[in-house]
Amino acid sequence: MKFYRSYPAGKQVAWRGDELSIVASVVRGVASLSTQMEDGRKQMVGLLLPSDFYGRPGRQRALFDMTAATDLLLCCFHRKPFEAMMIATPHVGQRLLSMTLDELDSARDWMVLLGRKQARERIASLLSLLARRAAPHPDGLIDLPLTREAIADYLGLTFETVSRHFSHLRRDGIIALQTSRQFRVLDAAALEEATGGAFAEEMASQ
Amino acid sequence: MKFYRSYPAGKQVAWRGDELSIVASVVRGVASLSTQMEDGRKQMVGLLLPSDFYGRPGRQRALFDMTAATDLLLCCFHRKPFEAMMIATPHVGQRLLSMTLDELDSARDWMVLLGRKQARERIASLLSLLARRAAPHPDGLIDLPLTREAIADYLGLTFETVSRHFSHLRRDGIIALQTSRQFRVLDAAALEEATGGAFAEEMASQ
DNA sequence: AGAACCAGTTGAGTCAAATCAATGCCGTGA
DNA sequence: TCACGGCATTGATTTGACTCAACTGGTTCT
Repeated sequence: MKFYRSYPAGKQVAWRGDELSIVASVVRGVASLSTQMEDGRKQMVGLLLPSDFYGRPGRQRALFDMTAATDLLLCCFHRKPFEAMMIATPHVGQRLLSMTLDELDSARDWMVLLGRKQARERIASLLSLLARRAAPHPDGLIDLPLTREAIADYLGLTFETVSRHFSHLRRDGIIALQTSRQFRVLDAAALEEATGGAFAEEMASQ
Repeated sequence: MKFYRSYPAGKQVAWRGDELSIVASVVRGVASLSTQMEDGRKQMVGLLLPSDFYGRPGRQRALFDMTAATDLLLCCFHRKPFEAMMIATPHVGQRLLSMTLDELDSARDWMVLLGRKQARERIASLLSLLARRAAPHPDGLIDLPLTREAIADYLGLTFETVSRHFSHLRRDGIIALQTSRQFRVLDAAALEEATGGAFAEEMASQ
């Protein structure tokens, strides 16, 4: 019933319009959900980190593309038996509802970022999010699981703007870049300040 | 168990951080979910039209402000008995999961609008959405349940930009404005064209 | 070693939307 | 009736992000 699938970085996992025959949860690595407009403009609408769930019980088709941002390991279930299990075990359905509500709140937080925040605030928000969610190395080094272009697609910017603001935050002494894909937070308070305000989501736990 | 509450246009229904003692569905009118940053920047994250549901079974606190955009009638339930009913009647929980998944897809569609669409495309997308969802008068007149400022907060723009693009769309012969709060679609194909691309959500039904 | 390629950085110029400002148009209440 | 406040429109100017372009450093392939 349960099985594993792995994908190399960059590999597309599912296409918009695909039949959704499986549901899955991320074991290792990072995946993105995104969509592309006819003229090529691209927007990422979700980032799936380890423990995040992917799937739409009760839905026929995927509405977004799913891509492995890094090497990716998924724990998969066939949709039909999973749905059967949801009906047999109400607790599973409740857990899924709770996770979906969390995702909805995250999506709404992201709407604030996309609708109202400046480029610098968007970058700082993403770094702050990763600093909280990603497993940091013991030395405080944090992996950036996305290219500049993928970050731009997530933040609704261009990759040049992303690159520029990384440089600004570095010059301001707020972060240090080990390589272009690893950073360290030098001044957590200043980073928080630079986000332009916490996510509403963070209130949920309080 | 079930009871009704009404609010005049402009009245705030719930505050961010409030205890969520009820869940509700919209009977008549329009409500908005929004959030405000410390410095006053505001972003609407959801529009609740008749039949839409508001609430977070299993959650203590509201994460967003809810405001009556027009005169509003809600059908309310106390949260605790509602949650009990959800457990007793699995079908209710499944229905709620399905609605939440739909909301999540809408939120993601909106992320594309906020992250990648031009002002004109955003306006056209909203008008197209309202034309589809709002009950039109027999003569094709459609109510705009929001002020220019509320529209701006929904679309991540300023009210001046919203006003300008309304004028442009009118001059282009795509819409007609009866009053500033009622419009008619003169050229549906051109309006669709001006949206810059359909919502992914629309694929769900196909 | 060299060519080709990809991701990233940085600079110069442009443009769409924000900001600042003036004005018009009701509906309401003194 | 007139003053006031809220909503909306339109114009002038500024600005933050985009576009276009050059260049760097690292990796892979030949």
